[in-house]
Amino acid sequence: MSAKDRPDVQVFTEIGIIDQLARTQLERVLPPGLSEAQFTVLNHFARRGGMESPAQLASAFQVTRGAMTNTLQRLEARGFVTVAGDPADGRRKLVSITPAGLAAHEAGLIAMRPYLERLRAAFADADFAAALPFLRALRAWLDDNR
Amino acid sequence: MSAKDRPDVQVFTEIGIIDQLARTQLERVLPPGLSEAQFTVLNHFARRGGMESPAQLASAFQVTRGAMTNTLQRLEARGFVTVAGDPADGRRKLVSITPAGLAAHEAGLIAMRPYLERLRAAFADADFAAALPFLRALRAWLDDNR
DNA sequence: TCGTATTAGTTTAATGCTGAACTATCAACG
DNA sequence: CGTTGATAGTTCAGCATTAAACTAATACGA
Repeated sequence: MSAKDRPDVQVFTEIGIIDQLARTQLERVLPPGLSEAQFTVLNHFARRGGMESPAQLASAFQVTRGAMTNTLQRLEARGFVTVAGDPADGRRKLVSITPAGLAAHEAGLIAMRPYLERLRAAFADADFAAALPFLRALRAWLDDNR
Repeated sequence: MSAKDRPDVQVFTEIGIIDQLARTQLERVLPPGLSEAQFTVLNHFARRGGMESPAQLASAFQVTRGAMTNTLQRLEARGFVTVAGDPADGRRKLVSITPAGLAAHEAGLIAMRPYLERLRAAFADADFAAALPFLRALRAWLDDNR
């Protein structure tokens, strides 16, 4: 808040608020019932395709396996992903996206397009690109130091 | 995730993960039962002093009044803040920190000091300061466009 | 003065996340 | 083999957050 805060504290404050505002806004334009967490998983499969285990997904998104179990169960209940046991390893499961999941992803992309375009009118790609190296370094440090 | 993402999407991805990692780590070093949300409110009063209404606090931290009600009820239950009706306006309440709240805040500061020092050894103040203008602009835009 | 609109705060239902406990399966080694 | 330890996934309790419905009190205009 106050200008008296040290720069690092201010950075984390801004990041926390940005994250909250962005997630809320995204979920507001997304099709009802499709959360940001769920959309993110669909987005992952929509561009990558193939199959991945819940643990791989949890690691990719930096959430606990419990959180990923929750998200995948909701996606599976809606028929957006299929979850099957891995024949090669009885402990593992393999997740893949369904046609309905691809359609939901596409609907999400379309729904968020107008907002994204307003954002891109307000900031240049170069602005975002310029901020990325520091954010990546900070994320990597936090990831290593936990 | 993938390098194919546009810079803006990558920025929001990094911000989301940074926020999650930072909050989790902070709550890990904070005294048990003291959440990041609660500590933030204590921090606000510890440096500003005085009294503020729940709505003012909710606005300052960009959360809904419902969220602030929740946080304040927990803080009051622990005796860290007092909440009294505003004599001048029957709708309002006025929140202030207690000596126990100041002590809890101080304990939190001490608990997070080692981690913060490691962070400050890894990044210069100037690195954070350089990232701030863009983050502030992004936050302001999100705030205005919701 | 009265009726309406605004503002403050609470409550509830839903989702997300962590961390810890617990089950099941695989791997390695004596 | 069989024991021991690592890995995958689930479940549960606890806290955070939003959105929406609801109560109470103030402000304001006709």
